[in-house]
Amino acid sequence: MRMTSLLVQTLRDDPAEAELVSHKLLLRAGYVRRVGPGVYSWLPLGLAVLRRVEDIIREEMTSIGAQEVLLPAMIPREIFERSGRWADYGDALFRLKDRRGVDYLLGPTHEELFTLMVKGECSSYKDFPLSLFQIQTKFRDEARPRAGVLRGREFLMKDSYSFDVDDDGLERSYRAHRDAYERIFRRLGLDYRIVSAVSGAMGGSASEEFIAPADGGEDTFVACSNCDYAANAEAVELAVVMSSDVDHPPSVVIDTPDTPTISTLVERLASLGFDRTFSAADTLKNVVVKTRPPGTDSWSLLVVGVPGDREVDMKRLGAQLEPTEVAPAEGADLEAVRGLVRGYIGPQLLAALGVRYLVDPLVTEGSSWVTGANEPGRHAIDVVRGRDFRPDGEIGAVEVRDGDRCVRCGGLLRIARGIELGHVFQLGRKYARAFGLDVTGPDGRPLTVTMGSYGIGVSRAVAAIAEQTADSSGLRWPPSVAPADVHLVVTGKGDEPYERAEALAAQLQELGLRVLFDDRVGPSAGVKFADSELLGIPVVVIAGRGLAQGTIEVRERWSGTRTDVALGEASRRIAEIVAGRPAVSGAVSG
RNA sequence: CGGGCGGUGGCGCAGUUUGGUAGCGCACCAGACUGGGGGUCUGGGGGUCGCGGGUUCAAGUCCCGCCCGCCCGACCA
Repeated sequence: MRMTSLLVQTLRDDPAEAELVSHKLLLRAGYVRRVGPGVYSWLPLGLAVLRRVEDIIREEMTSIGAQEVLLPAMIPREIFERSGRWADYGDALFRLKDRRGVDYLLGPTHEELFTLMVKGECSSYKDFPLSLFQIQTKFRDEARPRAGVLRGREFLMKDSYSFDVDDDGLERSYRAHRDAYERIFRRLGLDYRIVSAVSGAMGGSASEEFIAPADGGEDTFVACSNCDYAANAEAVELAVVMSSDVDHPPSVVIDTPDTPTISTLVERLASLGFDRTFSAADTLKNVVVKTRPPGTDSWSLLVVGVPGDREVDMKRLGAQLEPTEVAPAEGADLEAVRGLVRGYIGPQLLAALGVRYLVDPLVTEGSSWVTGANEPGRHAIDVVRGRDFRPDGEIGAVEVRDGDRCVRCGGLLRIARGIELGHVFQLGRKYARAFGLDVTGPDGRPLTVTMGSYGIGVSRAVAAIAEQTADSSGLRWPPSVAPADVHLVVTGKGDEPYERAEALAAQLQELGLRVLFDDRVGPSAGVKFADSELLGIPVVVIAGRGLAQGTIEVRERWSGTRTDVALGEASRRIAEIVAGRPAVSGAVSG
């Protein structure tokens, strides 16, 4: 590649649209360009990186025996009707009509088509296990695309699906994918965490996310500072402190006028002259939500009890109730149930009112609370779980906080932001049932296949790598994904440096290295150096000033090391550095 | 969907308050100088000022309507 003919234009200023470093740099370095909201073009250098990421993924997928296929992005409505996703997916699904008015969609993922493909091709248990994958453009009409290629409405994804005839097989396929993902992200040079994505209630290892820690990321996860427990914020489980077996005084109802919120209540309690003090953490807040099971139209109320100093995390709640829908209840929903007094709801009456009541595990059996008395302006103190009320069950609903305790070891949990790189998930038989994916078992009877679903955001991975590795002067690609091995820069006047560099470029290519040759005559040395740092190719070779002494300079972008190398052995030495075996003899560092 | 900000050459922005020949920097083209950290000078090309309507002798600027984008939130395998 020669800079004089390469389609690349670096920008000195940050484009106004970009906020994140990866977004700014990918634009400034001329790797990608925005075409519309959440829609990007890849220019030659960007595409080179994208393809290298793809190749690594492809290699590792193939190494676990997965076979590559390519399914259409455009899918007839009927197929998504059968899985229910035409209705369930909502506004995030791109829908279109053909000239006859028949509905189509652009695939957001491909469970349906893979299931159908296997159903069409396989009919015996002997055809399994089977893993298939594709690397293909996906479409999701995100409400708010952001951060460039990190979260587009059109993006490149590797999705794979495993098919097994029994649960052990699924476990093995899942494991193989998980291991392959670890190799992939390591080879991509990414720092990543494996994080539980679904609560323990659904089964331990059924779903895990690979997250690249990054402050600019949009996913929140929690990691223990002491052990290796880590979880997505909505799947986290918290350690609970069991309450001691003390005898609580009997519950008493007191007047607390004008205290519809926790803060007004705490203030009022302080003014009532008790011989003990109450904080928000001593109150039991009962939040009313409504739920709707899938495929039904009617909402029913659910009350969730959490300590008063905590907020309810609707995402976390929703993740655990899935596939049932959850939404905050509105005034009218409350009024529909006689006896529910807004601001003064207590659990004592809920069973009698026929309203389902769940508490966060932090509200332990035997713990004592200040809570609503179900009458306007009145609260009850010393209300004890197990004595004064019995919830219908527990659900982790509380918003996790930095410093909460780890379920596994009791260590401090830390909250961090990250980029979701991939997801491995034991899907089970949902789609196999929906599409009748049955095969003949060893006993001659039909057997329903069980599936796993595994995704990696390929274009997103490019942005994540940029985000994690860039420094203040530009991109800094790991050698495994860099668009070239060597960036050769010529500086100086006259033809000689150019001729020398030309010859060196040829030698390097001879050795199998991919060379980006900055053969531009106009720009000054400073411009070329700045560009080389912006573009981020790992090894920069400078043919210029040193030529008079018969040397060229080799700079390593990652470490910042600068070494002068004799022209005669330049190509050999450069090849060694690229291969990661820099020779020591005769090196002049500076 | 709610809140905030914005739309002026390819990119980054000023000009709108107070209506009067569309400007600056980067990039681009030509020439000269310079030649190891985004260098200097001279000369050039490139703009339906988001769209539609209105007021006015005259609208980037004032009025009305609409569209689009960015950021935060809601939402999101």
